[in-house]
Amino acid sequence: MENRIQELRKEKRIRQEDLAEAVGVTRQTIISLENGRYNASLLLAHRIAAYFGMKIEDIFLFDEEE
Amino acid sequence: MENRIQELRKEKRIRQEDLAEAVGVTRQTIISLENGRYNASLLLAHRIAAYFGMKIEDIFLFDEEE
DNA sequence: CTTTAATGTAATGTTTACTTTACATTTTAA
DNA sequence: TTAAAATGTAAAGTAAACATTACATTAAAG
Repeated sequence: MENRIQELRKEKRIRQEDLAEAVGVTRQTIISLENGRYNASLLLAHRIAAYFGMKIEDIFLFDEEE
Repeated sequence: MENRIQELRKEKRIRQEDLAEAVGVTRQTIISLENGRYNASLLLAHRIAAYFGMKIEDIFLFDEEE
């Protein structure tokens, strides 16, 4: 599953560290999500979506099979 | 985090077993989600939402703090 | 009432999200 | 161009999602 975290974060011009703190995870977690190492949990996805004022589905992009 | 899985499933009049198969998990996972033992992963939340033709946020309900 | 279908519980194991620490690389700014 | 800021990588550990099996309870139907 792809996500638009890095794209949205850069639009907002904030650092990984600040996003991490805002949503209550470590910087490592943000890096891993941005680089596709693993998927966010539902709670984290919700927090990230809320942070950007968007819906989960508009940030986390599912392929047809998923 | 609360969810409306059981409510929606009963509206549709389908069994846990059939929902489980439809979204690719075991019946145990559906039971655990319905009974609040743990939260769905983002992928599973997406599949369940797609199954019911709804948005993730309309099925999985987050409190203010979450 | 008795059988069967549906739901629930419990225990153990695997996988994966997330943490922590430490260091390396890239980007930005003085 | 060099220092500092930002991003990335790696490894090892913890916690939680999900699987598997087996059995218990409840609900529905004959």
